[in-house]
Amino acid sequence: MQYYEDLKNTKIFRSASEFECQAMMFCFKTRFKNFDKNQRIVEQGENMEDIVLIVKGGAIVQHIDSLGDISILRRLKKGDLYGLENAYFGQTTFKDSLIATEKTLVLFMNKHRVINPCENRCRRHDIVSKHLAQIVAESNLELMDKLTHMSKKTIRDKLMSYFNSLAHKAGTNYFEIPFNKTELASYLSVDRSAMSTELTRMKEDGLIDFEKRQFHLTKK
Amino acid sequence: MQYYEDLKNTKIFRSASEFECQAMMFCFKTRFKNFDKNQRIVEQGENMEDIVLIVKGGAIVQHIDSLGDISILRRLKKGDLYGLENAYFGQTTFKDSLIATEKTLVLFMNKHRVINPCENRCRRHDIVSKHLAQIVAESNLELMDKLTHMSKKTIRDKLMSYFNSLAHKAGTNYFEIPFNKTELASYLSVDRSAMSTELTRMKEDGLIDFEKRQFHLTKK
DNA sequence: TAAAAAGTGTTGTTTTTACAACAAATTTGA
DNA sequence: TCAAATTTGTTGTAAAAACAACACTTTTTA
Repeated sequence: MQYYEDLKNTKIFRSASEFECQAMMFCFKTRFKNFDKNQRIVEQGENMEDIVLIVKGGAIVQHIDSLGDISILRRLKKGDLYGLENAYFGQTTFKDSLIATEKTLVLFMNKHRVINPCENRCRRHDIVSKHLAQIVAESNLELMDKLTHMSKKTIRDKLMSYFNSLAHKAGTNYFEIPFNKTELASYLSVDRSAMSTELTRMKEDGLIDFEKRQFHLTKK
Repeated sequence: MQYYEDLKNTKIFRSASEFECQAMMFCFKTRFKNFDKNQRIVEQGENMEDIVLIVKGGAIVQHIDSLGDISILRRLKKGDLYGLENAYFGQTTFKDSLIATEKTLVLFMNKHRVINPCENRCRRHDIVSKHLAQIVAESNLELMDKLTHMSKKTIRDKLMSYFNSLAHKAGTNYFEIPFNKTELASYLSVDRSAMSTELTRMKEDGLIDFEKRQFHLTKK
């Protein structure tokens, strides 16, 4: 089966056999699609019968609010799912745009088929249901994490909160941020130039060191 | 069965029969406990074998960060659950404190029993599992909502984003905020006095009207 | 590979927010 | 019910962030 190696490493299909995967592909009415860098995978406001699984590559989640301000909400990487929460609440449109940040392979899956118990009784569907709850719970923790960063008063504190979180995940003080600086500023909702200035100051103060996307927490 | 009327209106036990509720009380190793206003239901850092269900009354979720800053993360009302996300990820301590805002009845439930399929095969447990995914998904939407407010640049925009959300939920331009003003400032991570000034200005500008916790969006 | 586009760092200015201090109003609880 | 505690609104000041403009670097792509 094509892409099985990739699929079995996603959270939703984790540890499913090739046969089971195959069955679910059918059950979820899936379709694969390739996207180039900077191509838009889905468009904010678009009708949504599917949820999105990033099989290979990556994307950013971007939102434009009523004032026309664009902000980057999060980053999707290999194995991540988008659209699940809304599926649970009968939302019929995508709230955000997804934009590929590199060559990306996407799997679209029918949201109803995924979240509802299967009439076909395909093996594994029950395990998927359990995975779904975990995926949503994990997304919850990530959102709370982001709220923690954003609730800090100063740009410096926001950055440190975010970097500490990344360092913690990486298990080391050396880590790579999943954004370029412009995107990082948008993600944290701060002015890019002010952030740039602050990063320089933090380097001078010996708190951090960085080069491109590589960062290093130098103090503990 | 005691409190059945309250329980069947919670998200987790929605539409369960009295008999089924009874069975789950046993299955989840539950215990009820009453709290007075301002009493602490759980303490940040405390060990957690249970998740918390607010059966009657209400509470605020409060967090103290490493710098000693206290912030209010959200409000729990009748029927709300706390601790589920962490339960899914084997977290063993409460990340926040819960403080009753009035006389409150709480149901503690063993987290392992709740999230894992039941050995007793008690009826309903499977339905609860489905509810759990929905509850977490809903909490997700709320967190995203809060992030939307907090990502606004000015205090005024943060407030308007929050008020619009409340008005939308209420289905009318008249609504009540679930916090006092001090708590609201904390919830939105802004300075209380600056927020107070801004609220006055917004009233002068004819955007809103308010009295105590009652608010009214006067422009559309 | 050269031109165009995108990303980054810096500076000065303006706007907004945080902070601190205090008086008035409201709520609490003994 | 009355004193104490908490909440709220106001003001002036200091600090921080947003904004705008620009030069320089890196990346993209035709």
